[in-house]
Amino acid sequence: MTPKRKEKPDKSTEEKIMEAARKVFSNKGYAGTRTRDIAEEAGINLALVNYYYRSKDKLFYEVMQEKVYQLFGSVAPILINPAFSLETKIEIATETYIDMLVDNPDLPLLVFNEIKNHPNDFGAKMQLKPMLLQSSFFTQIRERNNKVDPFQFLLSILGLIVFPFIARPVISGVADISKNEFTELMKERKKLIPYWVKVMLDS
Amino acid sequence: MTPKRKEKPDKSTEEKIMEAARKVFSNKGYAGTRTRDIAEEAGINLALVNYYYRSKDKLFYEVMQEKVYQLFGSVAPILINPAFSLETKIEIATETYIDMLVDNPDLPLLVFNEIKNHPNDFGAKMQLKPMLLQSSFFTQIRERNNKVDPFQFLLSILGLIVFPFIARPVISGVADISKNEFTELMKERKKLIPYWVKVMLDS
DNA sequence: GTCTATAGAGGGATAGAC
DNA sequence: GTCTATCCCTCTATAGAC
Repeated sequence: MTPKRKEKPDKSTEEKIMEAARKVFSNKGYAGTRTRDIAEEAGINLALVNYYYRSKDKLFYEVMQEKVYQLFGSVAPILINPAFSLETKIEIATETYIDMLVDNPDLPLLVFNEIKNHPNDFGAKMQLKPMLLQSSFFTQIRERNNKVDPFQFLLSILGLIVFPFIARPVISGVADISKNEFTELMKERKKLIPYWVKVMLDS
Repeated sequence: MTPKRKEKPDKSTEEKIMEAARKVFSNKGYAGTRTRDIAEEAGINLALVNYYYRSKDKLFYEVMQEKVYQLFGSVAPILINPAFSLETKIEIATETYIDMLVDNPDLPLLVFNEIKNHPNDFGAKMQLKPMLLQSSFFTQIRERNNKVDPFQFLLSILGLIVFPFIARPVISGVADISKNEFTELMKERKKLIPYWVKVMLDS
């Protein structure tokens, strides 16, 4: 209760704006967000948004850099790491990804939608195709199943993991499944998906 | 080449606006669309949009009614129909759904995103949960596999089918896969997915 | 750094002529 | 039914006081 001396100051205004921006952009997307919403959410004055981040565009761009990395950067290193066996990769990636998505359920819908709306801004010019084809992940898949294009397995694994989070607004709205029930279902999938992927690979 | 007498007239203005609205809303979403975009796309005057559809909101609502039905209404009847065996259901539903999505690749991202943004407008108050639980689809799944919640299988089947279309902007942008290549991958999935679902069910 | 006030553009909607 | 012109509110961004 007593004020502490020389306590570290409140979060800086800059950081307050950034946090508010993350939240509001995630909820409403770029076009649906007003800088006023961000200022209000941050509890600061509208003019400060432009003082710290020159424009709505620039602020959005910074937020999206983070979000894109969060969505793709957390799993790619696991799949690419040659030290892991294929099964280990799938188990760790599934667990890591679902845990992250339970904490950030709006992330996939935001990122996929905004990449569609601003294809030139976040389409990160990195040529993924050659990297993928040469990755240990694809090599391991080919060794285990040479009948199916490895890219089909990648799409399927991601679909099994990510799709429920994209459909979540429908799942809770239409099938009235509570937030907790949804989380439980997703946790259950951490065991189901690696198992299913194995039988798919061996089929 | 010679003009035909009494040929049926051009599409009505009302229909031209509706078609333009479908296109522009699908591309840019509700918040990103300007009524001016729709008028221009339709090749008509801005004022006519409001003349025929009292407001942007009303026009959007009409478009979304269609889109929601298109996304959910085309497959649900197949899965619920007790006349089909489980395997037949999965085969027909997969084929039907992928064919429809190849023709309407933006549909899932639009619908999931706008339902998230307007949860009270399209959350169609129909209580899906009890309908699902009693459906022949769920019953058949339970008969075949009593170890896993049938809802997990439904989520997985939909994920396998729908996710690639949601990720498509990333797939073409980052992995530079052409439109034709993408379509070919999806056609291949019409055979892969039913097969995979069977081994998942029997695992 | 933070505020108030406002410029200036954009966009939904309508009045009114034809 | 269709057009032009315009109203009017909202929103981004900035000027300028403190």
